[in-house]
Amino acid sequence: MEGDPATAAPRTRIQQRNMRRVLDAALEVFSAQGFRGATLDQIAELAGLSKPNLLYYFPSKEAIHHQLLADLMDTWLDPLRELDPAGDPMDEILGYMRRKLEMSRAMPRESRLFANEILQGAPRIGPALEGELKRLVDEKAGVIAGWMEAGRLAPMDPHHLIFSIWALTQHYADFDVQVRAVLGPGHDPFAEAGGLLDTLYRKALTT
Amino acid sequence: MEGDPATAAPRTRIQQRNMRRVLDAALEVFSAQGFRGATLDQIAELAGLSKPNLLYYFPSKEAIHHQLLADLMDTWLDPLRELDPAGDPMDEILGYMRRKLEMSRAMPRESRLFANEILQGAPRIGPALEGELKRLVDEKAGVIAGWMEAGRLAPMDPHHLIFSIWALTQHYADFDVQVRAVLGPGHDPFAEAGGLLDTLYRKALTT
DNA sequence: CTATTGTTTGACCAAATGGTCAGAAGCACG
DNA sequence: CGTGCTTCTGACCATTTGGTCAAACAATAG
Repeated sequence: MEGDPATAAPRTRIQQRNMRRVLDAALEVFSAQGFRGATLDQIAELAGLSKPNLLYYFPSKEAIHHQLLADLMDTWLDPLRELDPAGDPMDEILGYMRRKLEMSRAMPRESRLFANEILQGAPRIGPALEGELKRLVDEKAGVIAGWMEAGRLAPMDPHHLIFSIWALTQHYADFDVQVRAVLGPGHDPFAEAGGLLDTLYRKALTT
Repeated sequence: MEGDPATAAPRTRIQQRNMRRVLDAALEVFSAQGFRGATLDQIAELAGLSKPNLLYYFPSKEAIHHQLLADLMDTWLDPLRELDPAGDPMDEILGYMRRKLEMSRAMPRESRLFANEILQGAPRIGPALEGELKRLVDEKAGVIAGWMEAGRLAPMDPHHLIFSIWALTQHYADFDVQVRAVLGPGHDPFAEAGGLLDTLYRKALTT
């Protein structure tokens, strides 16, 4: 039976365990060093495998990175998908913002992986941005625009409203070191940010 | 006469011109590829010099990068320095936000260079963050806090207010590709952002 | 037990890359 | 001109790094 893990979905328990380890190690390294900064040796060591063994599970460095980004795109957009056209506008926007902030808090490595990719011009997920991402954002921006036209939210450009939520929430994951350096010890940046963003958007969106 | 450009300030016209070229090329490459992603060959070619010639002007890749960051830190904080304790609170905050956004628009490469550095844990400018940067932010946060206590601005955490301005303005430089991909053609992201941020902060800061 | 399939490794390779160096070419000035 | 300094280059080097491969080592089904 042919069971090349490099080209097929995991079959055995060992495959599943090791591919997981590799992906987790790779996330750690890629998010901290960027694609070119990361080395297979680093990833292999962190995963507890030899380099050739690692390459038994994934055909190339590129493939690992690609897999990570593909997996990420799914969950990354979940908070926005949950925005409910039938809900209360203010609750929906604030809820989205909170979910996004919580995601930054819980998944900073993923946020940085994404940030690295975009910073470098999105060479690997450019198409997904103009496709999947744009479609979803356009759709939800439409919903928000509807709320604004109905006078249920203060009017503003819905696309940029969404961008502002991305910027604010991801900042606390991507620029974590800077935030902590400036605040000094004894702070909980995410908690404090939550409070500020809440009042910020509440006031801004009130008609 | 000893004139090693690698260890001294530029003396001749040629040195000045070539060091400039190198730094400009390096900014281009470092900001687009990150430190490890950039190669001396790329920088040299873009600068119109041979690699050994480039290394005649700078002792190492690290040195070029360091020089860029050092130069940047200066100008990067200018907009905040200009925040005037004697001015009108709302005008000052909005003015700061606009200067910062304009800087993102005019200097996206610098913004990305900085973002890359922070993303990777600020291995090279960490100290400056806890020193120079923290001092300036603490000072200006104090000014803002004073305005709020005097009832001239709606109360909120001044540090996080500043963070929010960083996040929002830099986002348009650092995530430029994503913003443009989602908006599609026929947009001027920075102009549109300017409008939104203006109303956002105006409402949020009004008592 | 054994044959087959799945897993792991040591040794190895080619390309890329940061950096060196001896000397050639350019340039200014007495 | 020729002397001394600056600028530049081709050739070279050591290391790092992504990736290969044949063969050894499990594991497991029959």
